[in-house]
Order: sequence, then structure tokens, then C-alpha cells
Amino acid sequence: MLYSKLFGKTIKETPKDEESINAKLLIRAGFIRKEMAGVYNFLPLGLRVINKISNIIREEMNTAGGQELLLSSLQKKESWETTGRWTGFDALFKLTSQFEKEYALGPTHEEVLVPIVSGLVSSYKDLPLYLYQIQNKFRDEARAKAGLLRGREFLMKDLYSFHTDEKDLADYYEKMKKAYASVFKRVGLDAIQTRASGGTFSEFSDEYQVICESGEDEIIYCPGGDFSENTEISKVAEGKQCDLGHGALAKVKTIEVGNIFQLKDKYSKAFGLKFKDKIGSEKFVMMGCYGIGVSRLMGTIAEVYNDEKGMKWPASVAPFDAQLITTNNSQPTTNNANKVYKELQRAGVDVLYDDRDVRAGEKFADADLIGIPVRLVISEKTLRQGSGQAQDKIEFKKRDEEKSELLDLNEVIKRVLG
RNA sequence: CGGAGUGUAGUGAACUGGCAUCACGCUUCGUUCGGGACGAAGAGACACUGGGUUCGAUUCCCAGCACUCCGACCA
Repeated sequence: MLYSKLFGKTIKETPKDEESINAKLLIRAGFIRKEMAGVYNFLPLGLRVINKISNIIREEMNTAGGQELLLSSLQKKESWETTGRWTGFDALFKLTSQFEKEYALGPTHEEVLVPIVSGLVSSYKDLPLYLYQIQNKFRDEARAKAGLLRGREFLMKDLYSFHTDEKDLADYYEKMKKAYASVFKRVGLDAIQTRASGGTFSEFSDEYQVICESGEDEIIYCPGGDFSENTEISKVAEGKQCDLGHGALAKVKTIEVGNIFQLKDKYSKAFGLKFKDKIGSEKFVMMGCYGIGVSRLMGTIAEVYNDEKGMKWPASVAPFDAQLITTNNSQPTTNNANKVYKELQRAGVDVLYDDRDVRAGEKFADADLIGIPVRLVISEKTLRQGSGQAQDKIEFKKRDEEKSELLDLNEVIKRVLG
């Protein structure tokens, strides 16, 4: 991609209507634009990150047997009345059409999915079943805040599992824990599995919490990794020694990036979702649900991976693999850079080539702000040795390191893709 | 939803009861060219909305709206 053609610009000043790091940086770097409080638009750079994250989640959900589908955002009132959540779900967006008909804008999808499953599942042979989607959710938050961290419209992955019995649900629940651990690890986050309130469904749920000052949750956890509880439910005191000898339990602020629940038969009962078991008796389907806030995850990564110059994306979710820069517009430099750009693309490197006619300093500053993990520079220096003899090198520098090296194209490709 | 703060050009800021100012960005020209360069010439604003006070309001007052933060809330 040529930078000169990329829709979206970096801005030098930090926007005055944003306080959170994630919103300030992502807006300045040209990833997102605010629509209104709690609602953001994703520009091409931002969408690339969203897609990278989404695809990692897809891979893990598919590995866990999930089938992707896409459910409606506009939902019928009757289903929400069936579950008692038309009035029972505080953050439910309700809208009235020009014909005075009322609808819900989906904050979650049990009310849509369960009736569909109910029509298609009737035997134990149809179970278990794992269905998920990645889709915009709407929640009428009393107060949206912190950029992408708490929005009124946000992207979420929600998977629903359907089982013949509690044992099977519990087994899958454990399997999902592994899938979740894998997702967060792959996107570069250290997410702590945390015991939390089960809401109206069950005694407990498990949350995935990332330690971050700007988070609105608080956990008490063992640094050794064998214990973590949300302080909303925890009765454990900070400073207490870990039972397994890992030291003192600590209290920290966190961002909740995922939450998994055992719904059991709550929605099956509401919608009459039953199946016939092997001996022909009818039973309610047991359910679990498993959510990851995709856009919140992006915001969390922005909160964690940055410095005073800008973003420092983990390679797995970066909008591009590498950013290519020239420091001048002389013919030899430009010709060489054009050639390198093509060869990188041919080798499968997703590269953002800053071909603008601006000074080097501006390109460097923008590259640091955008935060692509690898910066490649082509200049007089890389094309000529100290003795004046011609050479064909590329300066390779990682965003999160200070040192740079002069490398051959092949070595660059190897390092970027490796 | 309670409390506080802020609304002026695409962005960030200033000033003022009497023709609205600056920087960045943008357009054109020239000089520059490894860390947001320099010079010259331009374009760009119903000063959030509505009311009030006043000869005159962007400025003072009231109401509303929007955004941010704190709190409450967050299946």
C-alpha cells in the first residue's frame, strides 16, 4: 500500500475531546474517528487491526469446533419480552419505527439464536453445537468512556454452545478457557483468567483481565498465576500469601477483554429449546456463552503497547508487517525503493510504503506514531558505502528497539516474515 | 442518572462588549532534504443552538445540546 493513497492522516495535535490514551493515539495515528460518545468509525488502518484480531479469534473458535454465522442487529421485541429482558436489561437500546413498532438493537444474541437453534435441533444427535459470530453490539451505556474501552456500539465475538448435559457443557467450558488463553496470547496480551460474578445465570463466570491503570475493573490475584478474583466478589484480602507459595496476592486495575458464562438452561427454558435423548425423553439443552470484545481488545492493545512517540503494535495485529521509507527523493533512492517495494510484496510482505514528497523527519515521526513493528529505510547511506562504493542494503529497525542494521533484501524478508 | 469542566477554521489554541487572531494542516511558487525545515503568496469561520441584556454580543446572563472527566450503573 502506498501511503500517499492511504485514506487517513496522522495529526500532530492530540484531540481535545479525548482523554484516554487509546483514543488519543488511535485518532492521531489515523486508525479511528469518533462518531459520537462511545461510537467510533474505523478507517482503513484501524480496520486492518480489527481484521487481524478477528481472524485470530476465528482460527481459535474454528479450532474449538465453532461455526461462524451472522445474526441480526435489529431484533424483535417479542423475544426480549419472552426472556423478561425487554425491561430487565438496563442497557438495551429500544427503538420505535415510523409505524410505531418497537424493536431492540442487539446487545447480545441469546434472544435471536436460541429460537433458531430450537427450530433446527431436536435430537441428541444434533448436539453438541457451537455457533459464533463477530458482529456489532449495541448497549445503551449510562456513560460511555475511555475511547474504545466502553462504547455504545462495539464489535464483539460471541459464541454460544449447546449441550446435552451439564457435564458436556463443563468440559467445553474448560476447552474454551484454553482457546481464550490462546487468543489473548496471540494478540500480545497477558490476560488473567479471573473468577467473577455469574450474573443471573450461575454462581460464577470467568473473566479475562488485562492489567492496566486505565481499566475499570479490579482484581486480586497471585503473581504466580494460580489465583485471580474480581474484587466485586472476592473475599480475599490484599497481601495475603498465596497458598501455593507464590508470594503476596496483589490488587490491580484491569480491563476486561473477555467473559465466559455457563448459561445452563435459562434460555432453553425460556424458548422451549429441547431435544430427545437416547431413550426418547425430552430434555432442555444446556448452554454456555463466550464473549470477546474485539474493538475493546484493540483499545486495550493500544493502552498497553505505546510510548511517547506513538503505537507499538505486536506483529500479529499490526496493520502492516513493515513500513518502507525513503529519506530523499533522488532518482537512485526512489528507484531502489520502488524496486524493494515490489519485491517485498512479491515475497508476501504486507508493506506500507511512504512515498510522499515530505522530509525524512516527518516520515520517521509518522512511522513511529502509526507503530508498524518494522521500519525499513532506503537512503544515500543504504545505497553507498563510506568509501563511496555502491551497495544494495536496507536499514532495518524494529519499532520497539533502538538499534538499526543494514541488511540485504533477503535477510529483511526473512526477518519480517519469520 | 447526579457532580465538575469545556464548546471559536480540518486540528490545536488566543483575544475581545465595536471589521475574529495565531500555529499546524491545505493550495501555488522557490530554496531545502536522516527526526514534524525555510521564505513568499493564497484559500478556509454564520464564534454549538435558542433566548435575554445592550445602540451593538463570539464576549455578559438564562436555557438547551454536545463532548470529556469523577461518581452511580455495567446481562
